[in-house]
Amino acid sequence: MFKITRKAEYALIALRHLNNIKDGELATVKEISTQYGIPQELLAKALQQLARAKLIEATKGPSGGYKLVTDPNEINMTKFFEILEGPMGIMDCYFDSGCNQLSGCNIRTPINRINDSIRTIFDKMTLADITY
Amino acid sequence: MFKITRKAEYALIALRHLNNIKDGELATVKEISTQYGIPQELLAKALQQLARAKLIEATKGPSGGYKLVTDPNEINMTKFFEILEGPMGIMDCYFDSGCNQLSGCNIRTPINRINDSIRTIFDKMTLADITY
DNA sequence: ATATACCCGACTAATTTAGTCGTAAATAGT
DNA sequence: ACTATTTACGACTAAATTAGTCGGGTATAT
Repeated sequence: MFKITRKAEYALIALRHLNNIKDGELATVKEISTQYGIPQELLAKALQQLARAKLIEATKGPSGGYKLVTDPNEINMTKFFEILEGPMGIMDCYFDSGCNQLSGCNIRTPINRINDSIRTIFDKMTLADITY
Repeated sequence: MFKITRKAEYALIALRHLNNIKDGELATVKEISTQYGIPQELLAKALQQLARAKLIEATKGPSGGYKLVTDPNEINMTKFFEILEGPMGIMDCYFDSGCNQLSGCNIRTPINRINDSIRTIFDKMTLADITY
């Protein structure tokens, strides 16, 4: 319950790695996947998503790789998770309008409070926190 | 991402319902499932789990049903979710010892901090809060 | 007795997540 | 130009989880 996906987990590991390498250096998917024992293709997909979202930047070709281009303090976990996994909410009704419950749901308001609490936590938590 | 299961959702709706009916009254699975449009068998299973955990109490036979027997202030969401879904943690390594990552995971400590934050939220949030 | 209601495990179906594959495009080195 | 390397990306399969169903049981009020 409340597990994050492996993709997100792998991405976090990679981000932390990118944050720790020397300035100007790049890290390749291959390196990272080998070092941490992560399936290469899966990690590749995660990093491509992060690149599309401009959190990291890719350089193609030999001696290419990824580097972090966003201040770790600016990358909060809500953003991070939503890049990889889409909207974050403990129930769909937090986002969707179409709810198929019959005579009205009696927990919508409290559910939203829970959601907000969780989002607040993740909003306040940045990659910098994850990196120490 | 971070969805709760339908079972948990249904159980919450039911608990709230039980908390709102008159003292001494019982509510049956059938009533609740009909009223809120919930699959009866699935709700039944959820309530059975809650009954086993002594949050609610069952009376069998005609005119039987369930009632709440625990102070809503005493039922926190961590307990509630763990009754229904087992251990709550965003990653297995929060509980499991056997981690198959190769050269050591670089995010274990921060992951645990995230976990603790989430647990803290749910620890502090009781059924009474959900019920208003 | 019978009908009602909880109890419970086993089962299937649907959905989501994890992981793979094939192909393309960019680029550094030769 | 050619080759090896690396990212980009969509389609695909496999595994795992969640949702929901079913069949048989036990208790009990009437």
